[in-house]
Amino acid sequence: MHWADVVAEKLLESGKKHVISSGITPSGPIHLGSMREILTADAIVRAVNDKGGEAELLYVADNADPLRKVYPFLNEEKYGAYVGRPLAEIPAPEGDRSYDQFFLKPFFQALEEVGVRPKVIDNYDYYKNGKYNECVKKIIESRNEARDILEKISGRQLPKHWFPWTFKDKDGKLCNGKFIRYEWPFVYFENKSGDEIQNNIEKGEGKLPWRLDWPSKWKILGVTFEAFGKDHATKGGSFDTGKRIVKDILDYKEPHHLVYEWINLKGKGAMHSSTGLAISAEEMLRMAPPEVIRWLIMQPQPNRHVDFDPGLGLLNSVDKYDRSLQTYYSGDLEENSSRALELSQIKAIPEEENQTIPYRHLVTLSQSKENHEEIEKTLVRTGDIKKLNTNEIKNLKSRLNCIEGWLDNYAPESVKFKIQKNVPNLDLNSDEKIYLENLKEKMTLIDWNPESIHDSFYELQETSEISAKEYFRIMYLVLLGKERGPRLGFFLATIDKDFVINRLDSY
RNA sequence: GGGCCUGUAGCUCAGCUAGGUAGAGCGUCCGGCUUUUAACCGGACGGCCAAGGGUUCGAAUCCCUUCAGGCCCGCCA
Repeated sequence: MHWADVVAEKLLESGKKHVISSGITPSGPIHLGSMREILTADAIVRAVNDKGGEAELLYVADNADPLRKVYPFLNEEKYGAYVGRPLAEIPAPEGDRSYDQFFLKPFFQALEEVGVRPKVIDNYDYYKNGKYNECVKKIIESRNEARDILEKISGRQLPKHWFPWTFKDKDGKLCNGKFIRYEWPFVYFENKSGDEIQNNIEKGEGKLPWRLDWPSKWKILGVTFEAFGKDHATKGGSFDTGKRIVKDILDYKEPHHLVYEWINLKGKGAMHSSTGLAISAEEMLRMAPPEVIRWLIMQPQPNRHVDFDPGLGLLNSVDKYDRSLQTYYSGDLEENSSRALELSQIKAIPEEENQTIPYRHLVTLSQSKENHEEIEKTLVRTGDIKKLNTNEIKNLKSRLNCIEGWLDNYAPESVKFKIQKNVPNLDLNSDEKIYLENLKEKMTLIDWNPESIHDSFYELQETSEISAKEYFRIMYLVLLGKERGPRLGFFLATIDKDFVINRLDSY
């Protein structure tokens, strides 16, 4: 059984309605690794609903969290002063929005494209509007017990003047001050310079520290399931303390959970937006079809790490996805893979199989043709496809967009080429000029389709004692200005015959 | 120091939740095909399932121990 269904069945044993939560601190570009969390959650929402349950997906934007430091992608001068301020109160690197929205907006846009529409929880607003009141009160009332749980389970010592609230200093920065006294909704603390500061808890001046904030969210939002990264899952970590806090102090049942592994960039290690070693969700969508992105997450077990290779590996992933889809329609795909494919669809899986155009062909065509229509026409002419229906056209276009993005940013040089509009300047010897002459004659005579073109090269080889390889090489040089290129029969058939003959004739 | 995950064919991995004769893709080799951005078709080779022990009629699968690798936590989230 697919992992999402295993979880869904377990959830349904304890009730029909479920709140599946996911979230992130929007401190930088939100990357593919973070996307694993919400896609994992989304898969479980779908699985619960498929089995007759009612699951809702939440996405908590932890924008009350402070900016921890000036990240490498930020301007030191501008952001130095904002370190410590809540993300929701800081200006964005560009434009009028706030910092958190600057990173969240494109991420939500990306989520929509991969078919995920969570209910978004603005954590900053939650604090401002007093949604945490009840939980904060309870925790403050039982602060000795809370302290005990945190110290015992996490094994770390809390300061003598600990109070379960991250204070907000008069300069707007979150800080750990010395607790003085408390009288709901006010708490008083002494800051570093020795001033006494008042925070109004009801108005979100300050926030709960993470280890208390998380379990409070479970209760406030009614969370029954959450998938989280292994950083939270360690013994004595925030989940361990959270489940005790929520049970003993907040009187709520700990949510079911699942721990997922990181996504690594092939050969480079785990993604971190803070170091810049990451591919953001938006970037990802500009180079890979959304269903393939989902599939990269749905196919493996959540506890396996994923090595993502944005180079040639991406082409392989798309090919693999396409191939499994074809196997799916022929009914030969095993259960888990079939389910993974269903969960990878943006909408429902189409009942009728669409024509798949080999992705590598499209990589070639997108570099040799001007626009989508020409590409489609060419594919029909070469017999690779029949006329496309509306759905297929849409599909073709979105895939071509991905390919263009990929070629611009991630494709290795070996797959890139450009048809030379002007005749490349080549230093040819007399033998080579003869090859060209022979080639031209041959090309003039044949039908312009992949097989005849291909065949003609081997006929030339037989009659002229020159290797076919040499003919290939010279053809690529003349057309592309480089020694290698796409499979020649197919490639030539996609471009204009007269153009090719003229080119050969100009040497 | 503590914890989690992983270890199955040369490589990448599935199979483990629910025990019932070891699987796929790629690579290699052979055959076919007028051989190419890492083409296609057919076939073969290939594994003490990391090691040891236990439970069982029966273990890759469950339990214990060990070894190896990766990562997380012990600041913050």
